[in-house]
Amino acid sequence: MTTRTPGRPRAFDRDAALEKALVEFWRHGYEATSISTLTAAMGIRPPSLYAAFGDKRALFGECVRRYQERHGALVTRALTEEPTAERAIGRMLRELAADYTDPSHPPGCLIITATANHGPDCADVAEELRAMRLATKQRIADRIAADVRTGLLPDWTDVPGLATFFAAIIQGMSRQAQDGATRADLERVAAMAMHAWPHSPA
Amino acid sequence: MTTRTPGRPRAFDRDAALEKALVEFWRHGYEATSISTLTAAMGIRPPSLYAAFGDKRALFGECVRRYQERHGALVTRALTEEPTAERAIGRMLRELAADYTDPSHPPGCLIITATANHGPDCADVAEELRAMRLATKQRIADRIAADVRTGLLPDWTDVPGLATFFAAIIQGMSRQAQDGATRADLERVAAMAMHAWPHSPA
DNA sequence: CGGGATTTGTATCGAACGTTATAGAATGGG
DNA sequence: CCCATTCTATAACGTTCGATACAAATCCCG
Repeated sequence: MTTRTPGRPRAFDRDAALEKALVEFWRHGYEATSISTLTAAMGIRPPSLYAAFGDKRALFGECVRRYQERHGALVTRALTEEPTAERAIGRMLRELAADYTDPSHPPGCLIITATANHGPDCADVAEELRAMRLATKQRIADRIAADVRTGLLPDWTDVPGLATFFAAIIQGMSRQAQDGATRADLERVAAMAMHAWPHSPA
Repeated sequence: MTTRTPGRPRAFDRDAALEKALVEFWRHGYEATSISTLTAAMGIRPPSLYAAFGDKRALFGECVRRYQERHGALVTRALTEEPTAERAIGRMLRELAADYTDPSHPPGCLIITATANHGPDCADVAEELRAMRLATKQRIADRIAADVRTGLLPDWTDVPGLATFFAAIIQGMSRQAQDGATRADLERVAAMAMHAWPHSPA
């Protein structure tokens, strides 16, 4: 698999270049990031980009996958590792507050932001990210529903309503981070959001 | 002022064309809306657009002002007409839930969305909208602070924290509307958000 | 019914977009 | 050491971007 094929070897680090591209898409979104912006950030010329990644769309796809592995995974961990939905979502929000304001990368969430504006040519990219957002909301709903099923939450719990609420909180936190909110700001948002939890321990 | 000047009269309704432009910017954002998209929607040719509105940037400015008058005003009304900050913000969120999902225009909020993605050339437009968002957050803070001053809210109330929380709620509701949430969905988000209110009537 | 003023449609401007043809440079295999 | 193979750099492709030059058309005023 890692056997060397004949021919001139690649002169740049593919993984490092991908990370640079991710940062550009993260900061400026899909459509507003041009090939020349990408090549400048990645330190390569267009033919190298197209040879290594296919085209802009495919490169963005790899960036999204990388983002999901590196940053989206915290959602999965929080939702699966905590004993209750309340603790899971509380942890998720606290960790997102830290990640959205981590100065080592752009603020906010790539999945939420990158196709917020798009022309008619990028409808498919926008739809892909939208499907990912809906999937995350569904995973939140599933985690809450699990607690309803085990009796931890009352069976009159508004499961889809809570899922929509926390999805909105997450997206609002992302936007606030991009508008300059600090980690402490977002942690307070997260704490206040948890007051909406049904039968919260007063 | 409305005296007719000599010369060929304009063959299109400037106000109607402006409304069409607003809808385009609202749906696709500032940078993703091209001049050809605008002229097609407005039913005019580029020279007419430039003669009547200046350039794309100035046209967008007029659309933003129109949006503020037509849709942003509900925030001002809610924050000034209600006797308490809690009722003011509750009403604001309910009315935004209706406006963000009103089928007679694009979903969500223009000010929040239109420059979510932007290249380096549109930094000034993005900054203008960001300043408007920060101003709205500050108006929310001011309304809450007024209730603290009159003793309606305890003086340990986290005024900027609450303002950031509700700003995030509004932005999350806008995003949810664009992802397909219904008015009833957003009204539930609004109701849940009000549970974060300090000393909420249980 | 002429003449200055303004709008209109057509056609186009230079610049930037995503993408690629082409030719030279650098590798491993024979 | 030569060749097939792969990558790199330059330069350019056709298209679309925001914005206009131009001339025909339409108005008010005299």
